[in-house]
Amino acid sequence: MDEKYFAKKIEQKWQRKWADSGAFHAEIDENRPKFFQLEMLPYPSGNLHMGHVRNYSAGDALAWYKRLRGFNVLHPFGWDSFGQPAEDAAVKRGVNPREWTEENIILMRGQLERMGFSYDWRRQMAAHRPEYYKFDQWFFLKMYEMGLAYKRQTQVNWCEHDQATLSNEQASGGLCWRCGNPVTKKDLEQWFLRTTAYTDQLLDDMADIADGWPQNVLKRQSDWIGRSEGAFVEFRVSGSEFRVKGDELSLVKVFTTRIDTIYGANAVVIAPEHPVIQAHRASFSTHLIARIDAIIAENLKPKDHEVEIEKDGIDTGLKAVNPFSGEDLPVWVGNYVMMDYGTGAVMSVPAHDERDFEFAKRFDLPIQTVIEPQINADGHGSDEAFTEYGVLVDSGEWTGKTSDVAKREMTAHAAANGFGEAATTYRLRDWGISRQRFWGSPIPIVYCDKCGVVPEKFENLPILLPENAPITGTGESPLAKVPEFYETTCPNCDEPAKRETDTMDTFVDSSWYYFRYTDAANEILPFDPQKAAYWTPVDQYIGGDDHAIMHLIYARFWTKVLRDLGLVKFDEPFKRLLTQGMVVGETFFDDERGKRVYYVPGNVTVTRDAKGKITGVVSTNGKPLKYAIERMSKSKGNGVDPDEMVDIYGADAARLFVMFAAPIENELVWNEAGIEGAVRFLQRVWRLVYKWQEAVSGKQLAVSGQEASASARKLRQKTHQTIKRVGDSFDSLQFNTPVAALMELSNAIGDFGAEPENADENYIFAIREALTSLTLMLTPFAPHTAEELFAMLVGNEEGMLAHGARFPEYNEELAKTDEIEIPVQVNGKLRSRVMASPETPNEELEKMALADEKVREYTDGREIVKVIVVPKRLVNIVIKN
RNA sequence: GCCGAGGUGGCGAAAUUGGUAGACGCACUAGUCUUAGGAACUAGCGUCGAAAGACGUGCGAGUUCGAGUCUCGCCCUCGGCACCA
Repeated sequence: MDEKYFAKKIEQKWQRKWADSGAFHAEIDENRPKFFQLEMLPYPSGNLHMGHVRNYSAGDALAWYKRLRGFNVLHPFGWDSFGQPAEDAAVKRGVNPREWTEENIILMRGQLERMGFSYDWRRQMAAHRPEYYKFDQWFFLKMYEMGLAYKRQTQVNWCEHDQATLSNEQASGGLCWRCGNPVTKKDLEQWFLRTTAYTDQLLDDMADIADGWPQNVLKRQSDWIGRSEGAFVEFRVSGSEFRVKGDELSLVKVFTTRIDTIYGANAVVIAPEHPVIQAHRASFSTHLIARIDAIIAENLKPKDHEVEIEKDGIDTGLKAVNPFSGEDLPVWVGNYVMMDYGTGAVMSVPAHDERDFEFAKRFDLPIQTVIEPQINADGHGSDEAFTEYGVLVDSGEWTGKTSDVAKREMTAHAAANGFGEAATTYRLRDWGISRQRFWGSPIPIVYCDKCGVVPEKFENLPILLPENAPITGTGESPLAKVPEFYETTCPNCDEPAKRETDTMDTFVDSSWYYFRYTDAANEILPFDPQKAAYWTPVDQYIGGDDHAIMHLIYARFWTKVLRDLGLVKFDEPFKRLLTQGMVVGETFFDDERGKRVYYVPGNVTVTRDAKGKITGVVSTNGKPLKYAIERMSKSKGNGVDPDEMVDIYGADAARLFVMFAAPIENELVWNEAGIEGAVRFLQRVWRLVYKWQEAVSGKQLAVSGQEASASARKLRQKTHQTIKRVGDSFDSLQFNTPVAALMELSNAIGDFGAEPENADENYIFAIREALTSLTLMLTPFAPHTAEELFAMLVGNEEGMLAHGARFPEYNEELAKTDEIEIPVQVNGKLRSRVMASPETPNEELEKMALADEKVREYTDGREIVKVIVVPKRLVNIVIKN
């Protein structure tokens, strides 16, 4: 053994040993409990960044912990390798997307291996390989059979910058999720997956995972699905001059969650795209048509959400009858009513809805109060809408009833009279998966002049991407320019036909990849249901919370489809989810010429005020700079290269530090200095083992707890207390606190100060227990170092898993301290401390406290009102002042 | 605007869930050893104070023997959503 700790030597040695022995290969074993540890798969950009390192370090720590707890652990890795950047590289540098992607995978896998993550690489999947995307197509055909995949003409979210269509999730906020540019609309024939067939399940099954998922992720998903319960109510369009044939066009159906406010409706407001407009267009004035078209055009413009959109609209001149009151209401077009939510029409109740209130104020429409607060308080003036529940007024036969009751009764009334019904609407839309892109899984559909839209035959899968296609980054799919690809024959009639040239959204790949790990080489099925039944569902999933909505909703949807296909027997794919915070870096830049120029942190001088706040940043040449904390990336000049970290400090130190530096769910501001602390700690442990190695290794030691020296007993206490703390931390997914506990233990081992030469057998036993426990508990954070130390302590070279090593066993008896410090307070203020055995009875503690010299300074001559004794905790003496 | 999370030393953070606030680490200060050290070790390190002690977990109130933790009101920061009827 070297006296000094050489990270590189140890790390290379154990990485080779693990690979050679297949240490992390997982096989089905019915006799052992399984644990499926999964981290979100990365896009193979070619560079590992610290965000990845943080994610995989946490996952690897849990994988190791579970192995040491005796679990059969599946810990796989794969690549989300279809997608935009490969095409960007093709456009910019003329590279072949396939070659570029494969090269990146090799590069990144090398980086991951140098970090020493414990993956079963035999199960590696990559979305862009035909053996994987074949089953994207397989699933598509299954969903087509089930009626879950369909095509329709639609206005899609379109990103002009990326020349790509986007799902609602990807266009949320009106900005492209990838490039951040504004999203516009475009008409296209698109393929959809019917996620809305599962809205209720997606919502209701959250109850099953409520314990294991972060609250805020569940909340965001349920907001996104946006179920709202209310009623449809039909308003008949009146006014003879506008009457048209066909009942459906003379009706405007509105959706409302507040049918109890219907007597306060002052208008029916419809979306500018509403079919009623089309039906009546011929009778509209040119001015009216121009205004409506202007509103449509305005709505299509990208929206800046910082600025509130001003209400706009126009009276169509049409009238609609309120079926409850019989009143004739004007029909308005409003820019705030959206065609794709609810029915595209609302009843406007300005007294009780903020938007309607604003609209009515803008256009001088009447405002009629029909709900009053239940508890008499005439506080609601005319300057705002009263949107709470209350008691109805001026509402016909429902006057005097509460909102709750009225809602129920009025809905029933509408249904009974045929002008309405209870209804639920959702915000969630079907998932548009068509992309006019090359680097994705081709949609297995053929268009035949004779047979129409024909699904491919299963035996023809995979529909292979061509080797080459003219990738320009714009316009229609590159596949539409490759006749060898799109010219085919109809699977139905064998006549010449054309293939679909759209490819699938890459979120399709990540919706089911974790199942593929259970049976990665299957050529017939996406996976063998029996193998999946052993390994899935995923026990622990770890990734960034930027995927809280899109990826996680799609994956949950996909799992429900798998269940309905009979491939799995559960509803939810991920039992537990951990969302880790971003790794961010300090960025220093100047903004001259509108272009950001970045500076490396070392080349700047930072001045701080007395409170530590940064007051100014100056570059070495004296130029004042701007300062920001931003997500790490190479282009921003604040990136850290994991390879460089490994080179300088070692993989173990980098991993240990990234786990220790902050709670996993917090944002982590990368600070290079901290990592040296991790190196120091590993060196300290190394020196301890080096010092004691000879004394403790390979010896049979007889222990007799009774006669053991105080220091030996104390060391065992600390060891067992640490075992408890570290185990509990892992079980509650904390990674920073167990590292602190291990540091404390190593400090304690050092502090006892005995030397191997003069230590007795009991002490050596205690030291061996402490060092072995410390080593085993260190494994999840610093596996290479731990393997090496374990080999030294136990005298084997086969690796701790092959050796059958287990997480140290906690012994409550040994963890008990024989004397504890009991703080003594007088009137809640700490005045003294007394030493006592934890078993000391309360009366005894009270006596000791009252007798304490320091305490008596405060109590002498005062009346003692009472004494509170909390066993093992404290004594508080209450005196009269 | 709505929803969510959070405000603890110079910094990252702990705190057995109502019981010694600041564990552990970074940075810093002094010292030991050393030819040297960006090594190791020792000591110190919330604020004020010579000390005794007082004060101290965003601000203000409250409950309690006792509050970082519970309740109410306010301020601030970060994240998400955004005319969803």
